[in-house]
Amino acid sequence: MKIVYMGTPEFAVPPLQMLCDNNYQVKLVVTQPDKARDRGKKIQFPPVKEKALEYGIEVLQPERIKENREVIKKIKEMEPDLIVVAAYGKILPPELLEIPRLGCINIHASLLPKYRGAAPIHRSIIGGEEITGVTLMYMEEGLDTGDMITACSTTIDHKTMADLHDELSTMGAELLIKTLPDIETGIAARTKQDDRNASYAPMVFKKDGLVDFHQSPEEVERLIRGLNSWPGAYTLYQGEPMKLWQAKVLDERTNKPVGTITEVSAQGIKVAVGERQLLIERLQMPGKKAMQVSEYLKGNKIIEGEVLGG
RNA sequence: CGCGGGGUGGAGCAGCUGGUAGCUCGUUGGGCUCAUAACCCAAAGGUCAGAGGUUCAAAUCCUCUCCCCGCAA
Repeated sequence: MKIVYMGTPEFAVPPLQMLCDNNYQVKLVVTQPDKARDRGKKIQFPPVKEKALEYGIEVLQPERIKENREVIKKIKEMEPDLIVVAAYGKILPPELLEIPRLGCINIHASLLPKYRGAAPIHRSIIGGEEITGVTLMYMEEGLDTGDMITACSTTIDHKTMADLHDELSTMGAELLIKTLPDIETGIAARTKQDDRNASYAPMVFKKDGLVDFHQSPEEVERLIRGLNSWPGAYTLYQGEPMKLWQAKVLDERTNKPVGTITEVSAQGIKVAVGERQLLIERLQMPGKKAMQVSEYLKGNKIIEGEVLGG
């Protein structure tokens, strides 16, 4: 089976690797252009490109894919049986979707129809979901609205965004390999999404990490967990950004103004959140590495009574 | 050449107006105690990221390299 694979970030690496390792013929990998971002100015290859090069697969990195005659023509000429998409990062034009005889399938990191869109993992944690998962689906023009083939779920518990990302990424890869035979023979299921239960998971930006201590401790803790490891939840301590990497909800009430540091110890920093308190256990100050509060305190001071935020 | 912070005993930091290094925690040994993550005493542990240079003398000044991190994208 000839496959064209489209994906960009780390999440899309395991599925690609699994395809290759299971002897599927991945003829072409389409990914986002190299980004010159990062600190200095170093150009970085998207993770999927790295992996593709490792396997010696041809890589295409079009700036735009819509109305890109050249790319579409190229893919068409390859006559792929299937296009597999995982976090590619751009909407695919209809004419591309029509190319493969078996269609285009997408690996999405949520239990559709919930959390359609760019940041399903972040949003499902922040949203307080108890379970999430990956869904394998046929693609259509709408954003993550296509018919579902199969899905696999897992509990969120106290997992961080990073934990879930890795878990779902692997899960997606396995689900893909397991389901491909059925897709090939045409007996794969095709279930319509119930739009009434749909929700949207918009992209996450750095500024989304600013903590609002007026919320409940649970909500703040979820934000911290949902944005770990990117982009990280943060607040301000004495005017400096303080990233919060781990926290625990305490049931202790307080009438101190929201954001007030009520207690500092090796256990962590207690902060008034809502009408209760949150224990910040792991933090990071500018220029420093993330560390447990107990470690941070060995060489730095956190003053009780100071108010976080600003 | 985007802006900036930083690399000092196991960990987090101070020292950086030049004269071979200090604090907190940890570790090890001992003491105290019914007991302890508490307290007291003692000890071990550092080529001060690396390479050059300036100097009588550099962790401290200059140059280059490597690595970590925040911001901005």
